[in-house]
Amino acid sequence: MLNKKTQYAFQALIYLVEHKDEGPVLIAEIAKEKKIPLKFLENILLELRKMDILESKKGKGGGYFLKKNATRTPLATIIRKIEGPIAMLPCASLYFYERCKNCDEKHCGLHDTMVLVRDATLKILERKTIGDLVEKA
Amino acid sequence: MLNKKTQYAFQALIYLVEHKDEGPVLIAEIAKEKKIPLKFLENILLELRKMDILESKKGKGGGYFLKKNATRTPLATIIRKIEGPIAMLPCASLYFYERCKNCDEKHCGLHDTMVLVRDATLKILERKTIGDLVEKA
DNA sequence: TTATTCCCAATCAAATAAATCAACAAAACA
DNA sequence: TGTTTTGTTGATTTATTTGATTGGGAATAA
Repeated sequence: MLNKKTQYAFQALIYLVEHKDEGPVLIAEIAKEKKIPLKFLENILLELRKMDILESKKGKGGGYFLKKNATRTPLATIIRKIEGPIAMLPCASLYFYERCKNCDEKHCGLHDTMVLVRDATLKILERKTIGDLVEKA
Repeated sequence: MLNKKTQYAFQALIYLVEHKDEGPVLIAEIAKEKKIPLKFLENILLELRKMDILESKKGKGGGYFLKKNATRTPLATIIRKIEGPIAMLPCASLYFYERCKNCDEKHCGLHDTMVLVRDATLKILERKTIGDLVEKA
């Protein structure tokens, strides 16, 4: 399961996509609407800004807003940055790979299966973007 | 990612499948071969016995062994019992479903995507069995 | 210069995961 | 019988991760 931080990140991103033509949005507004603890959300938005998904503006009239083209960011990218590996096992991860202690990957059925799962998952998460999350509305 | 407990459970099951025609296997033997903390492994094997995957025999010549037909158990079943939900969000889980606080599933693109991921994952994990994990060897 | 807003490091608390301990119960076998 | 082997059980401990808070600081606009 995705942890709360990642879930909050998606909720915040959805909110920002929905309001992307209305200028900067206050952290407090997102926190209130999406029922996310304010200070926790600050950290999350900051991380998203550092990964070039969001931009921010300080002072009156400030807030957070999506960077240009940010709506095209795949969900997989968000998950990897906020949560970590997408695969179910370290030995099946592309971006966080770690070798198994006790099994030879070449002959490990579990490894092969988990690679299948990873690929099936990525096929979806690499294609769907944060923009897609609201397009149906 | 799957937690250690689940990973150990799979390692132990693989070992038991590989030795399934040799009578009961000692916990200590599995622990040593697979480098799993002995007492931790005890708990895991016990859980697997309670979910009718394994049988045990006490006393000399005792140990753990697979129940009849246990090799046909899907990986998904093991994960759900040892680890919990397979889906990435509670609102996308079949066996551990929970409603979202702040989004209407009917109009939530994230929900829809996570259901797709879940289905793609289950398509593999419901079909692959613990027997399949060693058949290639 | 003051109110507003984001920035950020440090840290706390709770939950969960991982591992260990100690005492017990059942079976095998001499 | 009784001693050894092995699994059973629950409590406890320890470590790690997660979730959230604290308390300021810095930039911006009016």
